[in-house]
Amino acid sequence: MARRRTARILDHIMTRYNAKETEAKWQQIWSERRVFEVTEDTSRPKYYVLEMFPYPSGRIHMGHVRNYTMGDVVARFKRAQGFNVLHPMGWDSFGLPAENAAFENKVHPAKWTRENVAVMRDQLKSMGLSIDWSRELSTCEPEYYKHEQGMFLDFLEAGLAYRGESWVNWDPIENTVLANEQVIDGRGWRSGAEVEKKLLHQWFFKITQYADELLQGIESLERWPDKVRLMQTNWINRSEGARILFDIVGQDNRLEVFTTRPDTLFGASFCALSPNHPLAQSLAEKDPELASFLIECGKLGTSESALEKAEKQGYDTGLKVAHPFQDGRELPVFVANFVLMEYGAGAIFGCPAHDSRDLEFARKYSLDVIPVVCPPDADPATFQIGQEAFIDDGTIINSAFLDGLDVETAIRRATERLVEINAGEGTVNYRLRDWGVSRQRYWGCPVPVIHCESCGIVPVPKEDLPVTLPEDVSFDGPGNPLDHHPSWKHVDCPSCGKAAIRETDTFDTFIDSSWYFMRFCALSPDSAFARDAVDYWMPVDQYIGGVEHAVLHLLYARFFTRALRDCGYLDVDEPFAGLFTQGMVCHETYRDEEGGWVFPNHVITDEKGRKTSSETGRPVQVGRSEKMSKSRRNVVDPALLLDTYGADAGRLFMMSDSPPERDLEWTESGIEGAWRYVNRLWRLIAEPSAPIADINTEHQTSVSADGDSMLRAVHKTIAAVTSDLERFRFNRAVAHVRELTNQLSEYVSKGAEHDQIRRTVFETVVQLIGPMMPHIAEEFWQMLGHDTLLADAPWPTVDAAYLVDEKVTIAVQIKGKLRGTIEMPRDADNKVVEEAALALDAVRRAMEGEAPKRVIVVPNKIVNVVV
RNA sequence: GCGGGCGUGGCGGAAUUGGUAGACGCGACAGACUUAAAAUCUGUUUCUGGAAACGGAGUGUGGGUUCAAGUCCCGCCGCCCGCACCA
Repeated sequence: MARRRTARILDHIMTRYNAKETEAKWQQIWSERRVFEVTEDTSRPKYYVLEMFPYPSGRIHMGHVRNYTMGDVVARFKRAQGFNVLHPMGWDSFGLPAENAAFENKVHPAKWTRENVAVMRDQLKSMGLSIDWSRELSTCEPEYYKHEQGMFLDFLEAGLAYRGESWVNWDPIENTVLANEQVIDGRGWRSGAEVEKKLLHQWFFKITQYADELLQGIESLERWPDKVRLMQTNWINRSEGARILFDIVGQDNRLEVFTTRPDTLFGASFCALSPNHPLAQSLAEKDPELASFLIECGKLGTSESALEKAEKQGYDTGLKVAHPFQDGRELPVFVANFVLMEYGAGAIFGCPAHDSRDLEFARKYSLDVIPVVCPPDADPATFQIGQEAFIDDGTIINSAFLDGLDVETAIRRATERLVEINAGEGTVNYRLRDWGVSRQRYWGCPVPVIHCESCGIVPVPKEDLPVTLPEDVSFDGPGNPLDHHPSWKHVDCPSCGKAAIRETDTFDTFIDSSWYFMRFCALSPDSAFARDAVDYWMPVDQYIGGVEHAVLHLLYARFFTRALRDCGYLDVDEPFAGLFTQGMVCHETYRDEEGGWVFPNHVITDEKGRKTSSETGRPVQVGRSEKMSKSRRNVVDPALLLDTYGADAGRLFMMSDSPPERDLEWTESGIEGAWRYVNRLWRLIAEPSAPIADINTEHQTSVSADGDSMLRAVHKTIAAVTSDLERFRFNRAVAHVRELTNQLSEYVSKGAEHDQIRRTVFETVVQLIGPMMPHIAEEFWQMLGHDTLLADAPWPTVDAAYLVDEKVTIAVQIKGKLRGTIEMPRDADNKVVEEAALALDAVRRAMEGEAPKRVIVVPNKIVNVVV
């Protein structure tokens, strides 16, 4: 008895697949045989798959697992389809978190970063990704960023980089610039100090010079999500309008405003300046009340959303400007908190009747609301503005020479008149601003320039690159450690030799990520990249990453590629031919009675479904599922997943269920389901209950009906999975393979005469699931007698003869309601189908003897009877 | 505020793009195996009336177009994301 039980348990253990062992085995074989290392091979079509490289924050998170699994599925699939696939990996390793870690844990950013990279590299390797690790790069290493400094010098020479000024959020206690996200309710996140706006000298890239090209390029990006293309279009936001110059009453000065609606100029009732406008600033010097108003405005921060959500506030400067079209009419000049300095001229004219913000402002300060555009269905004599501004097209009224025109014509006519009277001109304005690249931080690429009192700004000579970061820095004090360093910034001027100061700003890390994909093409030591390698691999055929990068990173990289092109580095316009943006990974949230967040792996569920915390023993409430985040503690560590279930099961779950562009709900039962499938396949294939034909057996010429329907299922599945993978429908691809597995389960024990088909089905299942679960698939491939790698095997081909069935099921409806189905030969005559449908019992019953009014027959699909 | 997206069983989601709503998975229930449990296997599972046969309703909501609407059009409701120094 006892022995039998032991035997059974042993037997059971044997049938559980040992993922850890198998995965390590194949990872080692792939690595030893350098399977995924590639060279430029012009005899084969190339395919460049790239996932957005990670910031080395410490350990990989589920978002990484999802992102890199998707990329790997594509890479392996394309590889099987015969492409020469480049699939590299690197580290976006400069950035603020390393400095925060330095501040909090007293670790040097370099040490912290490099240790994180080492951990995460191991973690990614244990996922079994088909990456060419010989091309690994890390942006914080001088051999990477020295080329970036070279590019900057070339940009400087080409006039694409310049020194300018911009407003920033300034924390007066930390002496540092704050990101918008670090400003919480107008205060610095760490110091709690009220944030000020400050005008800083900064380095800029002239992205606006490429505004039109970037805009037009969007049209060519056919394999980008429409959503992202729209977001970029809106970001650039090209708008045609007019520059208007208002004479300031009693001064020799003019006030420039930008407007898209010069047609509404007769409806103007005020002008408004941005609080950051130079005129507002100079007026404030003599007007303390205005000065304090400007400071109030400064507390709003620099983000557009904050400005537009805030209640409209203004300050009447007492200045008046003359209306350009109406002699003697004067408009008051306000400073208003909703006017952006960065957009247009930093000043507007307000037409309350036809702009909702202007209307809110006018109501508050009792300014005139003069309608000048009359809606098509309103009476011009009585039309008044109520709660809402009228912003649509209509007929111009109350506007002298513009009366009776439509909006479009009136805009043109008004602009012409402005030119005639020398008070303005038509102009194109972009919302897109030049890219400010200076950061007052330590952990970034140093800007390679020197400030000399006699020579001004002097570029560091190229032969002196890289300008490296000093290692001995302290993060205790406020401000930029580079600035505080005792010796680093003091250098001799390369031009005149006198004592000079290094630039202590470092680059925005978006620069690092604007060209890493070119560096992957060839890690040449002497140049940023080998030209012929870039010519071969670029553009990236499939780029995959989070939608949060839809605008900034992707727009900057598109700009940077063009800037490099114009500096003679390469001959590419668009860096990313195809883009896929994946959704986030979410998880339920848990809180105890006191509102404290509880980690999912600390939640215990008893048999009655009650949940308690394993740490405190207190009951836990289940909250809604949200994006995994450390602050809510609703995270599951991928390390645990890889350790418990292995990479294959984890990868499979990542690809199942949720469509890749949508958020994925991480559940324990979901990953268990994937693990069950792994074991089910193992039992089916590794321990088949009936024989499988030898690998060299000829294909059978005649097969039974069972075999025929099995083969039909096989080929339909190949066709479906292939098209699903092409279109990023991973969840459907998985469903199709599982469906085939279900059919296989029924078929698997059929007699020995089925051994040939059994081999075909097994091999197909293994090949189709291979991109998702590469390790176990490779193991099966070997078991099935192959002495070559599945990773090198071609994708299975479809025999079209099996795709078309000779019988079809046709739905029969009465007035659109399903009453039954009929089996008919494919492409049967409509008359025959109609008769068969009307002969159906359910149809006759429903018709109650009446004759059909009309019968619609859609071949091979549906019959709809209208009564 | 501006811009964008989403809404289908108890849950994640499918639906050949206007043609049988609910594939596949999770969960639940029942059965087989087991002393028992786990694992595995076999069923059932949109709701609702009915013993069944067979009906009725149903894709956030209200209208519309059509022989036919989850899918197209118009209006609401709800949720989510982005907005320039987080990467």
